[in-house]
Amino acid sequence: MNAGAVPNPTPPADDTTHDAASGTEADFLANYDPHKWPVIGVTADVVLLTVRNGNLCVLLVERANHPHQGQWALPGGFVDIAEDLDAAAQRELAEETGVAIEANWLEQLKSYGTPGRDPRMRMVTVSYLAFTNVTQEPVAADDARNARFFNLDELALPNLGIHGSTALAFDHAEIISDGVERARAKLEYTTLAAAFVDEPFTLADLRGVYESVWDIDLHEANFRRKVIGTAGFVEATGLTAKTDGRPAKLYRRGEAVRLHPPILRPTD
Amino acid sequence: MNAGAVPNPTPPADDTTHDAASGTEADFLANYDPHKWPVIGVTADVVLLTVRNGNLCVLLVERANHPHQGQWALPGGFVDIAEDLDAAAQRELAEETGVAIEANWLEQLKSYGTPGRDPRMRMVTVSYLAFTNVTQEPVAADDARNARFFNLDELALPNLGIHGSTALAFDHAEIISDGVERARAKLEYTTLAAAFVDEPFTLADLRGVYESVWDIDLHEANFRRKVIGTAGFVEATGLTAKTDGRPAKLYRRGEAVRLHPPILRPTD
DNA sequence: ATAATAGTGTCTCTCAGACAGTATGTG
DNA sequence: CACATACTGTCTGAGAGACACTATTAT
Repeated sequence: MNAGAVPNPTPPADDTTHDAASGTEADFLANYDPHKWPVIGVTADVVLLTVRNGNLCVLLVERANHPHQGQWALPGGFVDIAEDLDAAAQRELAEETGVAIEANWLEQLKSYGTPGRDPRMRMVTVSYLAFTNVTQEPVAADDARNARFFNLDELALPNLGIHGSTALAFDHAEIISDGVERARAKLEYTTLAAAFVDEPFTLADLRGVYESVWDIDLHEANFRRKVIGTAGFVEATGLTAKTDGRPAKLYRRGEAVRLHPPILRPTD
Repeated sequence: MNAGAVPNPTPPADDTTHDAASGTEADFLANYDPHKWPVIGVTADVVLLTVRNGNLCVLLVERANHPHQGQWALPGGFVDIAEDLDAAAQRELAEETGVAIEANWLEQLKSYGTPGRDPRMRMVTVSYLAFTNVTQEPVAADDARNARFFNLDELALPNLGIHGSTALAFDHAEIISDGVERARAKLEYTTLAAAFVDEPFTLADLRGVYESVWDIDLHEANFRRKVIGTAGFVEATGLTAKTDGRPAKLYRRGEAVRLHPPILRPTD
């Protein structure tokens, strides 16, 4: 295995080489050797969620290279030496899928670093979560031989009770599950749902986001009363949308970020 | 600087050395060289919160070594090569402060990796949050020359509007602030507050946790009604505590983890 | 008795859930 | 017209906030 080919000794337990306790800090830093520490790879992965045709979807890439060649995985890759974590996530997403997203639309999800989660070497990934209403089709490049959105029910996500046929590379099923749980929770107390729809949108569109992400039906009249009654959630545009029945008023996103009080998920 | 003393070249943009695209995965892994990637240090830091005498406190260590020698910092240190992130946090906490805590009492907070946040080298820290009712005094050892609990108002935490006199090493003020915000939010929808008090406890004790962490006064009678009415939050013991007035009933922690509905922080 | 803290009862207001009913489009 | 969807009005029950009142100890 790789650990045999490239020795990776455990370092001393504390940080006392190079006179870390005595002498000046400048001297200490001038002689500091980063290579005495274990070599741990740091990557950034992105869970990009969207709603398409009433289904919650996640953007995946088919791996062009070993390991897990040919399996579907989250877009992501190594963090550059002088690059911020958020920037790495944004860059890797763009490189592998062509999907451009503002760095501040990304929120950090969680880091995963269980030994053995990557067969190449000890690897820690900082995962990010993004929400979008992308309508563009992704374009695979780089380490990805293919890129597309998957409905969640196509995937094997045992933590969510979803048993689709597509298995995921590495521990990405766990990461996606955690991302979906985070998204479900955030709908309750933030205006996140509005990030999933194109402007302008109807209240039925917005309700569809909640129903897709939570996988339940909401009461239409109460949802309307709640959204309209929450200052800054949506703003009327004066436009109307053509539907099969009475035309619906169209809205744009408001300024509010948090919902007071929250829209709580119905309990069973 | 250290980057000059130890060259740390940017690796190729994609992972195609050693025939990552062709050949078998076993061949690829046998020849994989972890050292071709940027050397990024990975550490685990712990924000351990507790309530003492009605004050929210955090456990800090005084750094024995460079860099930031003599400044106060979060307990933490390098993750070992074959050690899980949670275990590293638990181990570093015990080594530097003598405070032993179950690994599953730790929850991951966030990772911080802005270039330059540590003067030694590019460093990513995975921070953890712990809540406890520790009464034992910490014992400094290892990289720490001192260890004690600080009331939050002793610290300089500009993100929280707290302007105490003790400045923190690295970006630890930001990490602590994020941890406190997380704790404040978790009191709303989990039974976390009960983790801060010794068993058995009175409802006044429990209310004191909320008031300390949120830094507000709660309405006593309504708090009582809410807690008693939430199945599984607390369980009666039948014991009573001596106070300056009528003796209070004593409770222990219940089985519930989440609060339905939440105890919302009063809005201003 | 008074002081002090624990605990109960109850009124009001807000709001979620439920559902009936009205409005406005299409075929 | 029927039909479909958008939207409004209103009843009800749960629960938060406020506050008065009772209970049990110490001194």
